[in-house]
Amino acid sequence: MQDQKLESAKGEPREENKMLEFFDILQQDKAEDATNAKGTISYEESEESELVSLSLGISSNIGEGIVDKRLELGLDINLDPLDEAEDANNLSTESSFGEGGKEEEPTEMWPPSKVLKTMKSGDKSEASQKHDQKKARVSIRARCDAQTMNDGCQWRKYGQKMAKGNPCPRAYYRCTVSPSCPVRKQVQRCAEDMSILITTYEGIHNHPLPMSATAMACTTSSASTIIHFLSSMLQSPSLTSQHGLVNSAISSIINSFAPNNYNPNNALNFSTYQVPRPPQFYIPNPSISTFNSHPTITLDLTTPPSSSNSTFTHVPKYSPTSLNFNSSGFSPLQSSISQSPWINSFSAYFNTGTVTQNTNHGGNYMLNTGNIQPSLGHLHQPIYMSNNNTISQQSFPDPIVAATKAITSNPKFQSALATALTTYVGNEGGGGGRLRENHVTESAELNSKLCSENTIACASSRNSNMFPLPLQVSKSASGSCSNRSNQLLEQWK
DNA sequence: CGGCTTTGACCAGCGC
DNA sequence: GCGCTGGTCAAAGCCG
Repeated sequence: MQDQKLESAKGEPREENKMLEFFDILQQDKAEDATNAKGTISYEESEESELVSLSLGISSNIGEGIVDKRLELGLDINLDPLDEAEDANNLSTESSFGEGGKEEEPTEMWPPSKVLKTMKSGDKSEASQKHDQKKARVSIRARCDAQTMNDGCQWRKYGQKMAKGNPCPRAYYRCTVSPSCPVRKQVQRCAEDMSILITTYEGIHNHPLPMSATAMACTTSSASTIIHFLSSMLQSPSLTSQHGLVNSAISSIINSFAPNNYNPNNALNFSTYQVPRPPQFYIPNPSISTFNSHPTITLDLTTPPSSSNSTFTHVPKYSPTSLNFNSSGFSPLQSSISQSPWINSFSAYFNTGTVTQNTNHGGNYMLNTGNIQPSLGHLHQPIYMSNNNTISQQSFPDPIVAATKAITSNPKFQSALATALTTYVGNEGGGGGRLRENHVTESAELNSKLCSENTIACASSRNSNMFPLPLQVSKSASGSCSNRSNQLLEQWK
């Protein structure tokens, strides 16, 4: 205690303690949830290659085309690290894994401008600062002729605006499954390709979802979790000011999300960006302010019709630093979105050898897993790194090397990062991930069964509930873990 | 009649 | 301070 007081006076050590405490609890949570652990994070510190592989996937059995149909990711992952406590409280009102959340159920999860105005009229309280922070978003690009994608939820349109640079209006929807549900979505057609529907989700459902809604929800949750965790890490003063190497590592990892490379063989397009600033995730000197805008992941479900069923079979097995985030089991999507063959085995792969940097969306980053889109043909020519890790057009960027060294030279960070990522990504639907010391990058092990037997389809807004299914509790066994982690993340700030 | 969409107005944030 | 833009509100109308 006394030490803590002394350290708190110093500031940064206190932050470091918080971080350590955070990871300690993560470890505890992970152990508690280990029985049903699906997420795997592994790293191997090879003497020769210093390889570090962080596998964010969830183990799965996709051999012989058999896909486990179990839902792996729930919806209790809070997208916004700054709204976690609030969301956790909301979840606690309808789920069993809340821990000491507030008892009163908020009547308005998405404070209207009036409320915000009221909040801001006073002191710049912590609460208002939280609301100043933007929630993480997940944007999904899919070819769809209908007004909107049927993601299983019920939506009510509450507005429509003409967006700059796009002749198509942007429609605003809110989830009506629960009156207090904070989830919003924006639907807009791509200006370059009108057949592409861009659906942006924001917020966390605070109610059980129809089974038909879990596919999209799982996708968005898992994707945004990446942003969530990394942004949280980067906002830690201890990381930004004290641990240069670790900081460099995180930045580099994030940069690896911000692709300079393009792998046309893999099929998912993860883009992490904040609008409208360019390279948000390239942060030579990470700072909190960098994350004030909406951090967004884009899932690009569009692929050229000529592409074959892109699965996770072409994942590079080894790379100096890799973050492997993948999932599978979206077979129903294939029938719903026939032009997205990759969905048959939904996967994403974050890897310094497979990422690309697109400059089309105002500097946002994309991890393209699909083939290069015709609509994106005018974009910055991606740099492709082959699967055998041969760098074809550019040498390894220094930040990646720095990241590798930082990670490999700092076991604590390895463990912490691995654990945290496991907790955030792999714990849903069965508990925390497990840390393995063996070299795990085989696709069969890496592929995660994320969601299946779920439907995402195009539908008119008038018939959004195209496939009405009985409500099923979107249960997450790791809720307590997430909540505790989120609470600690809160304390970081 | 209830639920939904439409649409103009309003507000806040941001850049200049 | 001003204008632009994104996001939301709320009244009016539509639809089953």
